[in-house]
Formats: sequence, C-alpha cells, structure tokens
Amino acid sequence: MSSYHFNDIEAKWQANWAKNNTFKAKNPSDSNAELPPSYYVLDMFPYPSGAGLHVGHPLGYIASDVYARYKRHKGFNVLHPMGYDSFGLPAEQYAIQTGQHPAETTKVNIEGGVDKSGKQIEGYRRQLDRIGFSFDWSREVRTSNPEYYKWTQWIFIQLFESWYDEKQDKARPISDLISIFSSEGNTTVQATCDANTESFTAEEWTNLSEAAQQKILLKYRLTYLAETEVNWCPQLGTVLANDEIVNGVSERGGYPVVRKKMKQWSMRITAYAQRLLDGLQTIDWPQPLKDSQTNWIGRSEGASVTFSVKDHDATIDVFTTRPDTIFGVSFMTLAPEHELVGEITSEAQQQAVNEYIEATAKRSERERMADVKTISGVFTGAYAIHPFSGKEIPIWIGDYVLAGYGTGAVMSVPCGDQRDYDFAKHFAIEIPNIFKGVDISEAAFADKENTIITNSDFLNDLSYKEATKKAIEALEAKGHGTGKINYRLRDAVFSRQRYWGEPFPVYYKNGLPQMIALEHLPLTLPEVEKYLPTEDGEPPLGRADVWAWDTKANKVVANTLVDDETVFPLELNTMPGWAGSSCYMFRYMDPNNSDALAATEAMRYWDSVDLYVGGSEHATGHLLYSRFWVKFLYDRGHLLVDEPIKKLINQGMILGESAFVHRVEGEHKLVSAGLANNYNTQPIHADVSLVNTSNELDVAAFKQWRTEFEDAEFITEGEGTFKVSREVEKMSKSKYNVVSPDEICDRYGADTLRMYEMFLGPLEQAKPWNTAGITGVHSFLKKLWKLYHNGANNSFQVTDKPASKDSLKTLHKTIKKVEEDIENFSFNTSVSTFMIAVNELGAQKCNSKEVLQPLLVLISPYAPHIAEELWNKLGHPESIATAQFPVFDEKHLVESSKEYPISFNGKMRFTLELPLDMSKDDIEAAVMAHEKTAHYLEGRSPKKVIVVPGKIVNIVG
RNA sequence: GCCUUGGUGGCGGAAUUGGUAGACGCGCUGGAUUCAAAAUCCAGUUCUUUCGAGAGUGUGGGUUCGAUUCCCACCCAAGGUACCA
Repeated sequence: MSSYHFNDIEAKWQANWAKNNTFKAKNPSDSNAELPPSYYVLDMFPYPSGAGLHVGHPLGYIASDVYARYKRHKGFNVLHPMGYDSFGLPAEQYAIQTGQHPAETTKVNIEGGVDKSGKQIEGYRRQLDRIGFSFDWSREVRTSNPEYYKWTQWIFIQLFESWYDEKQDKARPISDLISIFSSEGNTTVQATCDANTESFTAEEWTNLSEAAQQKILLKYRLTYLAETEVNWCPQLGTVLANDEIVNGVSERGGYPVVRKKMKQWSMRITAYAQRLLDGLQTIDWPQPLKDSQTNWIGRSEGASVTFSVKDHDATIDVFTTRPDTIFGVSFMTLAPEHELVGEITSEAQQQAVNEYIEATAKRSERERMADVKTISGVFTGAYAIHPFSGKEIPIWIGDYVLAGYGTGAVMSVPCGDQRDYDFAKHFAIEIPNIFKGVDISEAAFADKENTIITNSDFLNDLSYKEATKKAIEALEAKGHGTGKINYRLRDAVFSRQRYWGEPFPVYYKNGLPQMIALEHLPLTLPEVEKYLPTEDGEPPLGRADVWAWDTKANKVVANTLVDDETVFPLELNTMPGWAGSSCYMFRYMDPNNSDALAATEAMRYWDSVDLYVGGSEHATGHLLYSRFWVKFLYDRGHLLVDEPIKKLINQGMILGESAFVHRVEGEHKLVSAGLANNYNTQPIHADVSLVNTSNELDVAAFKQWRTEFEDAEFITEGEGTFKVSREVEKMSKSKYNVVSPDEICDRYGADTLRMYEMFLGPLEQAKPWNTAGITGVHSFLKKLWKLYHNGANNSFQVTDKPASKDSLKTLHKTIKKVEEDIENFSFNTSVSTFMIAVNELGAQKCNSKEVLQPLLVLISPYAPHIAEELWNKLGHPESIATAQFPVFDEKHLVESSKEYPISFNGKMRFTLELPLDMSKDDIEAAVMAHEKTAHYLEGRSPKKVIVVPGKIVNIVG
C-alpha cells in the first residue's frame, strides 16, 4: 500500500480492536495480579434519537477519547464506557404517532435497521463505532433495560426507607426514626420534614393506628407523596413541562393550561442543600457551573417572622433577609395560592380575590416571573398585627410573590425593596422611611452597607448588621420569630404522567404506598394498547390490564384480581428522565452485577469519575440530582464516595452554518446572495448539502428539493453562479444545516474527523462547523503518511539510522507541548503542534525510527487508526494503545543563542542573534553598537535600556 | 434585571508567569506540474502608505521601560436564569 487508504485502514483496525477486546477495562475480580492505577473517563451518555448523530454530538466523546487513550499510554487501567439514556419523551411521542412500541424504536435507534414506517436508521452504535472510540462496550448500559432500572427502583426504595437526621447531618434508616418516635415522640428529633408536621409524644405515637403512623412517616421519608402544583392541560389530559407551554397555551394543539394540584412523588433534596453547597468546594468543576449550582440552591440568611392576623386565629410566617427593616413594613403580600387566602379574605373583597386567583392560575410560573413590568394584586380585607408596634398592616395578594419560595408570603418594606416600592406606589400604600438621611421619593434604598436605621423604636441609629442582630433577638424573645437560613432549592417532583420511563416499585394498600422488595425487582413496564393518558386523565399505565401486585405470589397480575386484601393496584406514574442517569457512573464499574449496583471491590478500585465530559445545560438538573443521590447512598453505606465526579469539563456546542437563498419579496424570483442588496428579499433555508464550499448552490438539485421553485427565475451573478448567504445557527434538522459524521468518515476518514473536531477551537467554546476547512487536517494526515513512505514508488521506508539533532529537537518540543496540551485539555493547539512537527520533519527529510516511532504514540490518541497502521508496519504485532508515552528530554532543546527582539519604546524593530550566556552589559553594548539602533534612534540619545536576558531588549528614548 | 462566557486579519483560531501580535489551518493571489482538471509542490497574504514609515487585539481611560494579557468605566454578542422577599 503506497498511499493513504483511510477507509481500509480504519475498518481494519476497528475490527481488530473489537476482536481483541483492546479497550476492555479490567476489574479487580478479573485478575489475580495487582492492577495498574485506575482512571475513569466518562461521557454524558446520549439519548438515542431517530435523527442520528450529527458532527456536533461526538465532540465531547472525541475529547474524552483522546484523554482516555493518553492515560492508557501513561500506564493507567482506563475505564471508558458508553451507554444510552434510553427512556424519554421523543420515543413516546413517536410511539403515539406511529403506534410502535418505544422499546422497539429505541432498539432500532441504537442498533440500526428499518423501523415499521420504513425509515432506514443507521443506529447510534454503528455511527459511534465508525469514529474509532476506545469504549469498553462490554460495559454498555441502557437505562430502559429492566436489568438496569432494577437498580433505579432499588435506589427509590432506599430513599423511601430513609429520613434525614439534621443532628448527625446524614440520612438514616426509617426504622431508627420509628424507634425514636416510640421512645421520645417527635419533639426532640431534628429531622427534615414537611412544614405542617404536628408534634406528638411517644405515647401518642404508640396509640396511633398503623395507617396514621404511615401517614406521619411519609412526612419524613426522603421520597414522599405530596400535593404539588403542575401545569395541567385538560384537553390533552396531561401535565406539561414549562417549555411545552407557549403564551399560556399548550405548544401542541394550543389548548388552555391551568395550574392544578396533583399528588406526586417528591424527593427531599432540600435536606441536602447545605451539603450540596459545601461539596462544591471539593470538586474540580468549571466555576460558572459551580456558580449556577450555588445560585440554584440559593442560600440566604435572614429571619423567619410570625405575624398574627387581626380577628383570626391564623398567623402568617414570612421569611425576610432584612429583619432590620421590620419597622418599615407597611403591608403584607401573600402568593395568590397561599393557603390562608381563603380563610382571611373579607366578604367585601371575596369576589375581587377570587377573580384574581383565577387569573393567576392561568399564567405559568415562567410567565409570572418574566413579566416584571405589570404590577397586579388585590387587597384581602384582612390585617396583620405588627409584632412590635402593634400597628395594623393590610394584607394583599400579588402574583409577584411565589407560592413555591420561602413561605409564599412576604413582609413588604417598600422603602427598602424595589418590588415592594413599585407595588406600594401602584396601589397608593404608604411608604414609611426608616433610613436615616436617605431620599426615597424616587426609588427604594436597598443598599445594606450604608444603612442607618431610624423611625424604628429600639433599632434607631443602628447599622444593618447591628439592627439585624438586635431585631432577631427581640423577635426570639417575643416568640415572634427566629434567625433562619432559607434555601431557594425546592424538593424535586419525581412523578411523570408518561409511559416510557421507569415504573415505581410501589403498590397502594388503602391508599398508602408500599414498596416491592428488592428480590422481586425489576418491576417491568406493562403493555398498553395506546401510549396516551386515559379518558379520565390517568397516566398511560392506567390503560394496562395487567398492572396489580399480588403480595402472596409476589408478581404482577391482572387488575381484575385486585381485592385490596392480598392484591393491590400499582402506581401509575413513571420516573422522570433524570432517574436513570443519577447513578449510572457506578453501574459501569460492575455492569452485570445482579446482587448490587456494583460490588464494593469494584467501587473501591474505580472510586469515582476522574473526568466527566458533557454539556453545561445539565448544570442544575442531572449534575445536581446526581450529587444528591450519591450523597444519600453514601450516607446509607451503599457508596464509598459522596461526590460522583472529581473533574468535569463542559464541551461547547458545534454550531451549523445555515445556507440561505434570497427570494425577491412578492415575486417568483430568487436572487444570488451577492446581488440580494439590490432587491427587497426574504431569506429561505437551503439544505447545506446542496451548496459547495464556495457557497454556490446546485440550482437543479435545489429545484428538485423545493419543487415550488421549479419554475422560479434564478438571478445569477458572474458566470451563471448562484450563491447563498451563510449564517451561524444551532445545528438542527429544521434549519437544514446538519452535517453527519458518516459523510465525513466516507470522504475523509474518522482520523480526519477526530482531528478536525479537535482543531476547530477550544473544547469549551461554541464554534461553527465549516466542512471547507477539513482539507487542512486531511492533507496533514497524508503528509504524515508520506513521512513513513518515502521509499521507491512511495513504499514504506523507515531507517534505523540515528536521527539528526534537528529532528530530535522537533520530536522533543512536540512531546513537551502535546503533553502539556492534553493535560490542559487544549486539544486544538496539539493539532497545530503536530502539523508543525510533520512540516519540520518533512523539510528535514527525517525518516529514522528513533523519531518516527515515538511520534506515532503522540499522535495515536488523536488519529488512532493511522497510528495503528504505521505502528504495525514498524513491526509491532501488538496494538499501539498501551505503548508507553514518549518521555520528554530537555537536553534536545538546549540552545546556545537567542534571537533577541530589539524594541524601541516597546515597539519591536529588528532582531539580533546573541549568545544566551552573554551578560546584560555585553548585550546592551552589542545592541547599542548595531547600525540599525542608530537608525531607529534618529539622533536621540536613549534615556534607558532595559535588558531582560533570554527575553528582550527595550530601548527607551 | 441578574449570573456566566466571549469580543484578535476575509474565516476558525494562536500567543506558558506582562516581553517579537496574528502560530497552525481555511480562503484568496501568483507560480510550477498537467492536454486539462483534481491532487501535489513553491511563494505571498492584518490594514494604511508619499515605500521612509505609520496604525493595529470591542470603546475610553489608567498602571508599566513594555499590555491581547493587570486595574477602572463603558459598548456589543451568546448562553443561563429566579420579581427569591
């Protein structure tokens, strides 16, 4: 073989790797000998959609693969697995449309084939294989596989069987809590629980019925049933996510959506708020990502204050970060959903309040929050009593107060908070000023630092800090409040009214949830005839005929057998998307274990993920929930670590370059982009595959694709060429700018694709894909190939002759730079470095093995196929994958002289080669003696000459 | 609004702690090779220029012998988001 036949080479080595299990990671149980140190490189696993991969998807996988391969060269036993997050909404939507079982379409999306509607699907696995990843496929997991989701169900049960002890600051078995209740009641225990939990004594507890006890325990369990507000769409009979709602109506169909309470499973993640915050200090994640988790958890310090309500028994609790401004309160605002609203509203205000509540229910939470300008609210007719002054304070409701944050009520201090200020102005409520020497006629004064309190009784003349402390002390003394830390973080709703998700291992006995024991798991998804909600609005599992739990036989039986004695109905909701992805990193450590999530021995060896690569869009979803579950399982002794991921890198998105043809407004004419300015035009997306690298449109093909333009006039420029304009957008099918990795592999090969993706720019940054530029890296690989094929007729030829000094220098500076780059995840600069090295070695006519052999190891993480082929030709029967990484030797880079830049007033004018061991004074003398120096000084005498040996000379004057 | 990231040639981007701005690649220009094309190779390519030089890393200031890099203020773009009491 004399020229670079990438297609043959790549197919050959991919087959070879698969056959020899080259990338199978060894577990301690696989070998008696001691294993090398472990290194765990993980990618966020993909959701296998029917659209297949585009060139943006593999970016992170290529980066992590380079790193994984590098670590193997460095002697590590590398775990680099891949799997599929295969439960999810698109498969379910597709099932609704086509009637195919989501399990089938998911399988086709992964493994390839033809689906029932005749669509030919390549399959994720084959697409991934073509790129030459070093994944250990023997460890593949699929979240929709029952053997996998058995463990997701198991984790759910563990959460149900646990409570959070705030004294020990960890989760404990629920049995511990039961024994505490029977010996001391619940007054001494400090546990995270529902806000409305009443206190009881040991005696009261023991006298409660079993059902009553279970109800109380549900208020403590880390997963619990609660009434939660959801976006309910009556027409669709289903719950919608925030982003499925546009302008208050459903995206699909445009039906009205209302806020409705629904009994749902929730996760008590709030118990872990502080630890999730603290844990961020211990992990090496990008600061922006840590910031968004910090903001999401939203810790704020302040006080909880209780206001009594005039003429009612009720009290209103508020949380405030400014207890120092308590004397500035001039009204209270409750969220319209606040539970007291119905109770305290006066008869006169009843109608206005009801109308307002109804109007609010129609607006989504996101809408309410996005709309900052509209001020709305209604007076309830009720008054609260100020805890210190005893003044009556009108109670309003307003939708700027959110039911889900804090207590759903605020003490409004208009002089100190802009929203309260705007509200007060709008409704002509008084705005007492409690800040000394501050003008509040135009706006509220929110500056804490420069605050001196006045008109505030015992808080007068105090600073923010002093007043806050004193106010809290006074509140505590009066029993009207206490210092408090509040978190924005809410408990996570865990129920989904969908089919294609993990079933809950739960059945209901007298309306109370019961868990199915581990030995009977997995509880597999039942068959249904349609994937839609039932006519009475129950989730799709409500359509299953065989969906009841027989507690005697311990199996799923027909619904007709339900007798509420031994056979009970099963839960109809399924788990959300993040359930299966929260702990999958541990399953890869020991994926076929049927007794545990993973064996202790395997977990001890692999520890946690050393490097995780994925998008930043998961910052507050997946990455927060995963940390929560891991901390929980750690508390309960099921995991050995309390953080799943040591280091994380976010890869940026690869954007597409959309192509636009310009249509002349109102006419059946299309005009070439260069002439578009002469017309009033409207851009229309053209498929990028119809456009060449010079932006010229294949007009005939375009006409065939968009037949409505078949007889349109095409106004061309130059010699009959019709050009499109380009714009960078997200890569997406709907924008016709998708480039598939398969077409790149066909034309240029996987090694070119891998290198080009790395070459595009810094990993973390978003960058546009431009296929035109790929020829650069492709011809680099051809040059690399040539370096080893300079014999007669371009035959393979590498000699044992010692390399020249220059070639060794090239090699070693490349080793140094590439090693630094990989360690810093600066893959784009490595590719440049390789290009420089190959250009130099080519110019040096280097063909000695001493240099060309280590060079292959350097390149192999990036372009593994060509490296394997040449490695093999060099006479190595074994794979290059575990060859030792070349060791950098400084001695080849030692220089005796330096090309000094000589600058005048900081501007470089010329260079001068001088020995590196020359003294400062001699350098100055040499520079001053140079003829060009006089020229640039133009007769001036220098004020100062700065000489930095080995760096620069700067002449000032 | 807030948070985050970024702004350098025609384009993607490079510049280790403040020390030769524009590496490397694309594109473009010219040339070689070819019947021709592709491919390959060679040279050039920040802008302005009176060919001496001058300007130049979003804008305006500052620190410094020297700033893409550090500080202050501002502008623009992208992503995220929560009216958070």
